[in-house]
Amino acid sequence: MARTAGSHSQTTGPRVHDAALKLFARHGFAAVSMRQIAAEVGVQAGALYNYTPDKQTLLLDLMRGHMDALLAERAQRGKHGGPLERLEEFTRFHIRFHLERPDAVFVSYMELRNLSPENFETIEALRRRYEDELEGILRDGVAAGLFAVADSKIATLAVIAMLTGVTTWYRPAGRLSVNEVETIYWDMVRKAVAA
Amino acid sequence: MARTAGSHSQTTGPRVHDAALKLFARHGFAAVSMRQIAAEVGVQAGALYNYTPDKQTLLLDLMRGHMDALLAERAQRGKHGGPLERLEEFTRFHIRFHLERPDAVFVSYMELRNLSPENFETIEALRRRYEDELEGILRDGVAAGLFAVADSKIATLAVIAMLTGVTTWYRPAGRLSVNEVETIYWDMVRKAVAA
DNA sequence: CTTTTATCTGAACAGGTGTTCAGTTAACCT
DNA sequence: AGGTTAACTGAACACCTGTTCAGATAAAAG
Repeated sequence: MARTAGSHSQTTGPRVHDAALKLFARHGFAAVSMRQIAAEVGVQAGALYNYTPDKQTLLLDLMRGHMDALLAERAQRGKHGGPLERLEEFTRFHIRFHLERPDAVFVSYMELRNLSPENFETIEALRRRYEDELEGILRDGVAAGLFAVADSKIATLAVIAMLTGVTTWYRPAGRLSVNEVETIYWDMVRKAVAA
Repeated sequence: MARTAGSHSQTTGPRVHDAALKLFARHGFAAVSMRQIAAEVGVQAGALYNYTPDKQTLLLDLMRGHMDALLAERAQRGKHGGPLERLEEFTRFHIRFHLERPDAVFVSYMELRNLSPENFETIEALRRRYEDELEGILRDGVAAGLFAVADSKIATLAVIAMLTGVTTWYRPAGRLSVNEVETIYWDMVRKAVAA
């Protein structure tokens, strides 16, 4: 056998990414073999190398895709309004965005150590750009006398850690809607940085 | 060759745990081989099986050791005082304890998925006991009219996520002492749950 | 309908995996 | 000093690892 019926790069490519994301999130990058990914796609292991030069790059592509999507969606929002409005917008956006892609979040936060130093820097730079957006909001709020934080960088990291934490416990079938979760967290964020 | 000069169970046992903890934290459970652990200890792979029945149990023991230490140290503290004092005590304890053992924290939070379902339940039960301590404090504070949180369980998870986040950025050689970090976070926690 | 091209198979490569165990040696006990 | 035991080696087991590639086949192009 060789080329299979209905095979097509435009469908197999995304399927490889989807399968890898799902399996990396469940079992971890190192614990997943190329043969497992291939089986999930319904293909032999060798075929994967039409879509990625190696396993490392597959991981990098998944992470970069996640960070690019994060920054792209963020760029279309929350540019107007005062610090308080922008902080609420950031809070709700962060929660919603992360709850919509739990697998990508899991992989992006857990598999950083499996990136080569060079690839790690690439991803870290994107993450810093995102953090800088929140820090800018906090700084503006402090300057306007609305917020009081001892250290804007630490406050940024603290808020992001708190918000990202929702992904560890939230289940769609649970008792709270995403909107309710957003509201509860926004209440805590607002108070935590309030003057 | 066989038994090596100076070999002793009481020294090798802890060394196996230390080496495994260090390597699991750096590279991840699945990415570390028994031979790498053995090499770190200065021993052949087979010798490790005098100290653990298998790799899985080695991971479980590391995690359980971490959680036991957490609960044991916690049990000797913060039983007296009002909700505000107990919350401050919890906040400072959590940060200090976690910053003192970054490897154990890393492993305990990242490798949960590598535990068998049964072992996972064991660790989760210990984690819930710890979370319940914080939730108790928050509930007491709400009852006393000192705190205002929409949902005590979510507030608990949010606070713990925020506090544990310090381990991702704190470096001993950095510009802040542990005590300064504690104070900055305590300020945010206090305000976040304040009435 | 024929030719070209994209896609995938199946086997192979060199090396690594967790785990077991007979045999060897150092440390301890009397 | 001699016997016993705890600690470790080194080899072996069956199997899995990422990656490569010649060959086969379906889809696309002419």
